[in-house]
Amino acid sequence: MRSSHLITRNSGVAVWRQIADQIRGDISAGKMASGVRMPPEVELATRFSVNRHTIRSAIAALTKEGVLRAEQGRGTFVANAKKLTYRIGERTRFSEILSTQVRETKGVLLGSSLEEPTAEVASALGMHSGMVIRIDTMHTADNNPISCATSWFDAARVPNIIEDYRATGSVTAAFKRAGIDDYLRQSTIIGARHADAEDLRHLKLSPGAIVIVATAVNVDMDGRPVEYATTHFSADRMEIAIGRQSSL
Amino acid sequence: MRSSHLITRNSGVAVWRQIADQIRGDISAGKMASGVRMPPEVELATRFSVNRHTIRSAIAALTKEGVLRAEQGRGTFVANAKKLTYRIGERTRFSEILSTQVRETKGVLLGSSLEEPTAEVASALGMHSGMVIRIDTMHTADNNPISCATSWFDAARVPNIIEDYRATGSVTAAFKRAGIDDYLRQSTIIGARHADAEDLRHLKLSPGAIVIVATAVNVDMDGRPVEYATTHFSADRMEIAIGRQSSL
DNA sequence: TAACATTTGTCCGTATGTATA
DNA sequence: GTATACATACGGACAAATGTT
Repeated sequence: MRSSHLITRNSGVAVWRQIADQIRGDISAGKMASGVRMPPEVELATRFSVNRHTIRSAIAALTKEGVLRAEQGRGTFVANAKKLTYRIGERTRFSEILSTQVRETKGVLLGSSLEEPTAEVASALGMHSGMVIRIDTMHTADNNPISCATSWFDAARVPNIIEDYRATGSVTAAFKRAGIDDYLRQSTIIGARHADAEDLRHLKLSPGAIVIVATAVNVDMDGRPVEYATTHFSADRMEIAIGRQSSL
Repeated sequence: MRSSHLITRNSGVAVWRQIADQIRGDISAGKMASGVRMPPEVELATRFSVNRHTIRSAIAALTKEGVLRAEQGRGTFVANAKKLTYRIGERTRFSEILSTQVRETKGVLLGSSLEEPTAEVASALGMHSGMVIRIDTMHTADNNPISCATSWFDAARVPNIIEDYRATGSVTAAFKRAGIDDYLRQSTIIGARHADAEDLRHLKLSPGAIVIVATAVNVDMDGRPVEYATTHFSADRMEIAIGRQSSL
C-alpha cells in the first residue's frame, strides 16, 4: 500500500527515532503480526540506508517501549499486538466498547478539584454561574494504559462525583448514584498531537509518541449537558471508529 | 488547561524541534491569533528553560514552514491561523464541509492505476472478482494543502472515474457523471501517526509532523459500497468532528 | 562432538549536530 | 562569535548465543 523507507536528515528528529516510529507504525497497523521475527539488523540497515548501529538504537528504543523483544543469536521479535477500536456513537460507554476486545477495563482517579469554569467549559456545560468539578482519570485495558482524561461536571448537579468515581471507577456508575440513569454523546471533536509530559507518564509512552485527543460533550435524556471531557488515547494502541459497522 | 512547557531531553527529538512543535500546536489550537506578535526570544528562553540559541533554531524552523513571519526590526509574528473542522456525518462531502470555513477548495489528481484489489479493499467494496481503480488525490483549502487521499472504486461500476475526477476535481461530481447521484458515509475509522515521506511532500510538512488517518466507506442509496478511501489530514491544520453540533 | 553460518551484543575511534555558557 | 560538553551517526572488529550441518 503505502510504505516508504525514507529518512529525513538534519530535521531535528534523530534518524533512529524516525526508524523506530516507522517500525512501530507498521506493527500497530498490522503489517507484522505478534511474535513474528523481524528482519536481521544488517538487512534493516541496508533497507533504510543507515548504519547497523542506528538500527540498533531504534530497536533499543522499541524494546524499552515493549514493542519488540531481542534475543541474542535468535533474532528480534514483535512483542506487541493489534490496536483496539473505540467506537463512538450516541451511546458511548468506555467499558462496554472495549468489553468484546479485552478481558478487563479499569478506571483510576488521578486527581480532582473544585474550580471556577473557564469560558470554554462553562459554554460546553451550558452554565452561567457556579463551580465545576474536575476529575483527572486514567484507564487501562487488561492492565495496559490506553487513555487518560480530564472531565468537568456541574458541581451543583453531581456534587459527589469524585467519591462516586473513586468507588466505582466508572462515570456511568457514578452518574447512576447521582440519579442520572442514562446519557448520550452529543458531540465529539477529534484531533491528534504529540504526547506531552503528562501523557508520557500516564500512558507509559516514549517522547515523540502520538495521542489522539477526543473532546466530548455528554447530555442527559433531556438534552442538558452533564459532562465535558477531553480524553487522550495512545494512537499506537487505539483507533476511533464512527458509523454502523467496521469495514475491516 | 493542559499546557506544560516541558522538554524531554535525549529522546531522539531535538529540543528546538520540540519547542517548534509546541508553538505550532499552540497556534493552530487558537491560543495565539493570526498576526499576533510573539514574545521576545529571551522571554521564550526562560519560559522553556533553554538557551536563547535554541529558541532561535525553533523560530527559524517555523519561519521556514510559514507558520511564523519575521520582520526586520519589528519582531516575529504569527502568520498562520486556526484549525479547520472536518465534520463527519451521514452526508460527508469534502467541499461542502469546508465551504463555510474557507473561500475555495480544490482537489488534484496525483496518480491513478487499475489494480487487483487486496483482500482489505475487496472486502470493503464487497467485491468477489474484478479489478479496482485506485486514485491518489491531494486537497487544498485556499491553496493550503490540508489532506491527501487514496481511494479505491469497483472498476466495473465507475470505469471513467479517473477522467471524471481529473475534469471535476471532486468525487461527488465524478460520481454524478457515472450515474451515482447520491451516496452516504457508512463508516469511518480514525487513527493518527507520524507523517511518512509522501505526506511530508504533499502536505508540505516537516518530519515528526502528525497526520490524522481516516479510513472510510461510502455506499450508494441501496447500501452498496462505491468507494473505499484513506485520507491523511495534517493534524496541525485540521480536526475531525462528530455529532450534531460543535461544543466550542 | 566439532565446525560453521547467522544474528545479536559490546568495544574502539572519528566526524558532525545539538545545547549551553 | 567562541569554547565546551554531550548526543548522534558512521565504520570496523570481535565476542556471545543460537541453530544447523
